[in-house]
Amino acid sequence: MSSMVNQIERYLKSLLEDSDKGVIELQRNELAGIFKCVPSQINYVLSTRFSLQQGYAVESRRGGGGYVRIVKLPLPSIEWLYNFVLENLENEVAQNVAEGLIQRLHEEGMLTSRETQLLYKMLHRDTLQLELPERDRLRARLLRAVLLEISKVDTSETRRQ
Amino acid sequence: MSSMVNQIERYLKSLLEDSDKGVIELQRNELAGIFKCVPSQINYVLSTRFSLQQGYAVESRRGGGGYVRIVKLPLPSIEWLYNFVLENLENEVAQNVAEGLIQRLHEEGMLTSRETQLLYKMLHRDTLQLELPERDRLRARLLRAVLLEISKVDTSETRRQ
DNA sequence: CCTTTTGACCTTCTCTGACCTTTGTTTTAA
DNA sequence: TTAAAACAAAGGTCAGAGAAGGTCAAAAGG
Repeated sequence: MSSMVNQIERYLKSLLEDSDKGVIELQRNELAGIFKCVPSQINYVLSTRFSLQQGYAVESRRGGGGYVRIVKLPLPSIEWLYNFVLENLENEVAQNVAEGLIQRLHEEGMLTSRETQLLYKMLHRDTLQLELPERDRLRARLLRAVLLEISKVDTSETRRQ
Repeated sequence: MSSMVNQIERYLKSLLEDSDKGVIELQRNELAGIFKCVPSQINYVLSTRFSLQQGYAVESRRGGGGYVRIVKLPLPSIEWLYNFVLENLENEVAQNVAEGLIQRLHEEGMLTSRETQLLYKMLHRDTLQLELPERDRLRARLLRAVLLEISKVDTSETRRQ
């Protein structure tokens, strides 16, 4: 008998297959009800089977009308993201490193000029204004958020500019 | 299943769309009757979905012949917004306030969809990860950087999307 | 041992009801 | 007659209940 985590994984992946946008939305409690398990089991499935490295982004919202959304990232961008970023990008990113990366992304057509300027300003030490170990850690977190987001969206529009 | 607050929000925004002046007037009790909820639920909708940052002004009058009026405000100048963030918000900007502003800027064509998503993620508490007075101050600084930057660049490209 | 499963406790967002304030209308007492 | 009082008809506030989802450590499997 396949374990529950595998059953739920298969179920969610089949839902993702059927959805043409590669995005599904579900209720954590409802899903737990279907599989007769405790709700936090769903979180276990999500974190072990739908992680970033495995090519998924998970977003959620609490409260009444809450949901869990699973986004299957396009394959090229996840490869790129993984090889290029998650491995190389450390816990701390100095300003010049961030600027280099952003410039590179711009040259690759992953960022518009305006996005590039915006990020330069936002990641500048004068904006962050934290003391030094913490500042570079924050910059790393911000950069990760950026990379994850731009890997989700089709970049063909961006390149056209 | 969309929550009631979302249903009422959609309803009111569609009324605002249909009105050519961007102003609607309603009876709180009547509206509560339509949606079969308690009247104070309407206040919840108004305060979470029609705030000043989101570009709405709400006026009301009590007593017989009372009413609630919702006015969709024109976008103030970026300079004004900048000062709004700088002064009115005491240098601290909560996440929901930031999201309201960004949504507003997007609706007005000042930000692309991708920039909007990017900023949501960057300004999210899970990304900033600081303790609370400092987190909201950082968010204010980031937001000011954004406002300064988008006020510099011609937005005609943006609007075309 | 490593993976899975569970349950207790937490955070966020929404919804409700009791109680309050303001405004307009009607009744009452001097 | 008329000013005060009472009533009625709005809308406002706020604390607490309810409805999601999240975290973490301990127990259970394999």
